[in-house]
This record gives sequence, structure tokens and C-alpha cells, in this order.
Amino acid sequence: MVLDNGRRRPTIEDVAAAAGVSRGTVSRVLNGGVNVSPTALAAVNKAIKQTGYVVNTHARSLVTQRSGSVAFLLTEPQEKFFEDPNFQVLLRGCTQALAEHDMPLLLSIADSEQDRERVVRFISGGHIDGALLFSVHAGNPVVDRLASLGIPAVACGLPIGHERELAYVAVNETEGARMATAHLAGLGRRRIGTVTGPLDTPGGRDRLAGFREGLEQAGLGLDQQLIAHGDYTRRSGQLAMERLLKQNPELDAVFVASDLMALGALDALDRAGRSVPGDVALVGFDDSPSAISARPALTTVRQPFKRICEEMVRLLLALLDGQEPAAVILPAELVVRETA
Amino acid sequence: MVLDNGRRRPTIEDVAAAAGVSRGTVSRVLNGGVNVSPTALAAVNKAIKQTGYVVNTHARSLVTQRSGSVAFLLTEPQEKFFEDPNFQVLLRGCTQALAEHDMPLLLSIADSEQDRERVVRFISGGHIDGALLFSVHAGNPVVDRLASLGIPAVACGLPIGHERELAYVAVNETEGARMATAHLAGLGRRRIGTVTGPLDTPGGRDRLAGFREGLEQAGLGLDQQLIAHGDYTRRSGQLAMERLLKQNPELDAVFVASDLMALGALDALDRAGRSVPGDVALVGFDDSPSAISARPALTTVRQPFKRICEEMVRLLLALLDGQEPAAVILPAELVVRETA
DNA sequence: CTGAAAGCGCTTACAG
DNA sequence: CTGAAAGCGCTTACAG
Repeated sequence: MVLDNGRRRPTIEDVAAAAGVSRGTVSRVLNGGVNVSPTALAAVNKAIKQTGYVVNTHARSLVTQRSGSVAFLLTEPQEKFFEDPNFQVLLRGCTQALAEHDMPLLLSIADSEQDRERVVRFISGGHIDGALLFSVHAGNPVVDRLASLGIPAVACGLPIGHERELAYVAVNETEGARMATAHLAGLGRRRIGTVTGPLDTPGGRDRLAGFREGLEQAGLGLDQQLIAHGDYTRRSGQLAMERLLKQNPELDAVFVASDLMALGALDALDRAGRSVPGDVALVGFDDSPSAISARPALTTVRQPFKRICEEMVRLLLALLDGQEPAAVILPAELVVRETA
Repeated sequence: MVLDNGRRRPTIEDVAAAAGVSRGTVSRVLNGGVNVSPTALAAVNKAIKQTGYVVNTHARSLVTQRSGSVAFLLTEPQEKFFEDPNFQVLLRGCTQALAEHDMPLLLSIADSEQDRERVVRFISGGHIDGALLFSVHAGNPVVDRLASLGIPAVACGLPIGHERELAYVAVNETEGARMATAHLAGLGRRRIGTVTGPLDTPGGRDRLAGFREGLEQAGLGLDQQLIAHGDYTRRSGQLAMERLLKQNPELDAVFVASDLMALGALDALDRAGRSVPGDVALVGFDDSPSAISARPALTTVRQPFKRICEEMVRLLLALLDGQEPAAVILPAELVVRETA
């Protein structure tokens, strides 16, 4: 507003002049108003309004050594993350949670070798104060670099290999998967398979662990033939499901470690002429937007994405405040719809 | 890298000392190396590597009065944009196009009244140099403000009401819609309806115009009963389609102004027991990711999103360079799949 | 509670 | 081609 065409942006000096105080006093008002008399406070606030003053963040950052913004960092080597609707939910949630603290979100994608270099340079260049990490695979070079540089960072999901150094927020993966499997067993299914995510991700590793637990609790034996691996893409879900069906023609249920892969599994079941949930019952994981729009609608394990984002931002701000990295584990919840 | 734990970040002063030159010379090397002797250039580059120097962007921005980053601004009042898969494609495309210029992308969402205030404040606060505008409805207050503030901005799609002041990149909406309609007519369909977008958006207004043209060229008369309006959500597409079917039981084709609405229309047709394309042929618009994954796969009008993003970034950089706002119109292309 | 002043790390005329 | 110096707009001890 104001910024009358052609005129330069008002500075703290202009506000000081208008309020009849020094720059220092204006600055104190801007930074919380401590040690400022009510009179001065009122005069400065009036002058700010009058001049249309907006703080110059670069000048501020230069002295405070803080940028006041954080990165939303995708470390996924492929385009997978963009294909996944969870991404939108996460991105939106973080943008909102950050906006409440008046902090902008910078979107960074490090999915190619050269992007990686750029991103690390960018982050170590002081552009941002900290990073929100997504889709973290064990051994990801960017994550390793950030961790060793000591850049404040919070991962979405347990960061395998950096459980100690990095803060993170995760749903209880194991318990969620166990519940899903127990639900299938409770439906009377006896030949239950699973499509896992990559085993170098917490979602791949721990949901498989939960699946095993569920099977065991139901008194069902474990059979390697009932496990197929995907990489979180829809296509991989389809291929894994096809493998499963081929290896176990009598399969009557499947737990798929992500909704997107579940969509692919649905494709495969459809082509194989198996009805869902009639012939094969299916439970996904995420409760992503696609779970509802799928036909039939997916029974799935809900990840509380909004809450996850809020907690991630809270943890990151705490880190910036000098606190130690913490972990937050949120409960999973089974959402029963049409597929099981 | 470097940034040895505990040690402060190297500054231009450290590089100068290591290279045995003045700060000014280091700065010149950093900014293109003009007026620098080969000897000095080599010494400085070596010193940069040696010290692990990375420019402090805040200090630079303070003097250049440029932030070096741009905003990806969603002005949509609802959550619609996030529901739409086009969004991901656009976001990714712009991030990449910007990364090539080493510019970070700031994601800003102005979908509530107070968000709007924040965003305008943020932008006029010098955080960013310019904005990429998405989902612009006529009369959107944020867009009006940016335009009147003279903030460099490029809209995705024609910004109704600001055609002169704002640069923009758009697909040829009218021609795309005309082609879609002509395709349906060419299939021998005679009772062709349309589901439009909101008429205060270029996609709503101009695709309807193209539909009319197509009908006229095919010698088919215009009937108000054949026009239903949606708001780009899937749900609205479904409702509009239901209305259309009720008003025109003999409908044999429909042009839907977005793929997402087309998905909703498919839902409606399915429930009404009409086969696609058997009973009703359908053409969408966008060629968004959902077009391919839909069953049956959507015949649609392709928007070259990658190209759109590249052109938007190019135009924005030109604006920042002092050039006048320009418009780029890209050709539309019909992609024939299964629905028509 | 307040002002004067140093300093954050750069860039950019200005001399030479 | 190069260095010395001013200045970008803030914040923050330091005196008072």
C-alpha cells in the first residue's frame, strides 16, 4: 500500500522523523515494544500507519543473521512425489502453519544430481533458517549433508540413519499397518498379501513390520510369496499386485502401503477380473484425497496430515530457538470405506 | 559445505584476504567478472573454493534492492486449486524454470480475507521481486492490488480486467474449445452440451465462446439448455452433468471445460447408466494427469503446461529487466483417447 | 525509557 | 584494471 508511484519505500528513518523519535525507538516498537513508553509507542504506530512503512527484511536479516523463511524440501530422486496427492496436502498444511508465524515457505526440489548441489548451496547460503524434509530415503545425500552441516531440519517420517540428529514427525506406521491387517483378518480373510513401499523408507520398512505383527496376532503364518514391493507410484502398485496374484491365485486380501499404490492395485485386480471387496479385500495407507475418489472408495489408514504439518513447523521453530531435536509420533486411525 | 562447526561463515573479506585483493575485486568477480584481470580472477576463484565462500543474499539484496526470488501466488478463494492436479504440474514447472536462473520460488496462498492482507504486505515488503499469478478471477482484490502497486507479475491465463497492465501466458482457449466441439460434431454427434467454468475466468468465458464457434461451424444451433456451469471442481462437474442430462435426455456429447470437472461428469454419466463414449462422447480440457488415469481415459484439449511455466518465468524476468508486459498465446492441441 | 553509534556483508560509483 | 569509501536499512549493546 502507499508506496506512491515513483516514490521510494519509506524506511525506519522516515517513521522516526514522523514520530519525532530516534531510529532505535522505532526499531524497538517493531520488535515487540519492550522498553518503550506508551507515548512513544503510540506515536510510532501512528507514524507507521501514516507512512505505510513495511520493514525491509533484507536489512533485518543482515543484522539478525536469520532469514525468517524455511524450505519445503523434496529430496525424492524421482518425480514420484509430485504424482502423489499426499504432497498437495502436506504442502498446503505447511504453508498454512508457517503463515501463522508470518513465515514464507520456499519450495525446493532436489531430484537430480545438479539440483542437489544447488539446493545445498542455497541452504548453506543463508537463504533459509531451516528445512522441512519430505520423502526421505535412507542414505539420501542431501539429507546427509544437511545433517552434517547442522542445518535445523524436521523430517516428515522417521529419517532412517538420522534418528538422533534430526527432528521428525511421523504417524505410528507399525501400529497403523497392524490395524489394517487385523481388520482384514477380522473380515475372515485368510490369505492376506501386502504391497510394501521401498524398504529404505520408514513407510516401507515399518508398515511391513506392522503387517507381520497383524498376521501373527491373527494366527496366520508368514509367507514370503505374500510380500511384493513397490516404490509408491501407482504403476508399481499395479505391477506388485499382478505379481501377488500370480504367486497366490487364492489371495483374498491385500494391505497396500500407500493409497496411490492401492489405486494401481485396484487396476490390476480389475484387469484380473477380481471383484473388490468380494474376491479380494483391500486396505490402503494415507487417507489421501485419492482414497475417497477411488472406486470403490478405499478403506485405509489415516495419516493426520494437517496435524503432522503443524507439529513439523512447531518442531522447526523450536530448533531455531535452540532446542534439541525431538520426535513426535501421532496415532494412526483406520478409516473403513468400501474396499474392506 | 565447509562452514566448519562453530566457525562463522566466510565473508567477502575473508576471500579478499586469501586472494590478496580488495573486497571490490572479489565482488566484481562474483558479479560476472567484468573489469577483472585474469590473474585476479584466478586468485579470487581459488580463494572462493578454498574458503567455501557463499554470498550472503541479504547483504546483496540490501544494496541491489532486489530479492532474487519470486512468488507463486494462488489467488483462488477456495481450496479448489489444490484439488486440481494441474496445480502440481504448474508448481513443478515453475520451480524448475526458476531453478535454472537460480531463483527460489516462494509459495503464497491468498485464499482467505486475512491471508490476502498478509500476502499483499509480504509482497510489498520486498520479500520478492515479482509474482506468478494463478487461478485469477476477474475482480480478485489481490490481483487488483498488485496491479495498482505496479508489482511485476505474470498471470497464468488471461487476467480479465488487467489485460493491458499484466503480462500473461495462456493457451488459445477459444481455439482449443472449438477443436473439441468440432471433434464431437465430426463423430456425428448432434446434441452436444457443455459444462463451462466460472464465467469470470478466461477458461470459463473463452472456452464457452469456442464451443459456440464449433457448434456454429458444424451447423448446429445453439440452445441455452445445452449449457451448464461449473466451478472447476469435480463435484461441480458432476452436478452440471446431471442438470444437462435432465434438461436434454437425448444428449449425445459434451465438452467439459476442465479435466477435473470431466471426471465429475463421468461420475454423473455412470450413475445415469450412460456409456461413454457409446451413449455420450466427452471431451475435457487441460490434459492434466487425471485425464490419463481416468476410466475411460479422457479425450481432451492439451495445455502445454511445461511451456507455459517457462514462458511465464521468461516474461517475469523480462519485466524485472524493465521491459513492458507482454502476452504469450500458445496453441492448443486435441488429444484423442477413449471418451470421444 | 531513549538516542547516538557501531556494524551486519555486500555493491558500486569514483579516482587513479 | 583496482582499491578506498560510501551507503543499502536495519538491530543492538552502550551510555545516560
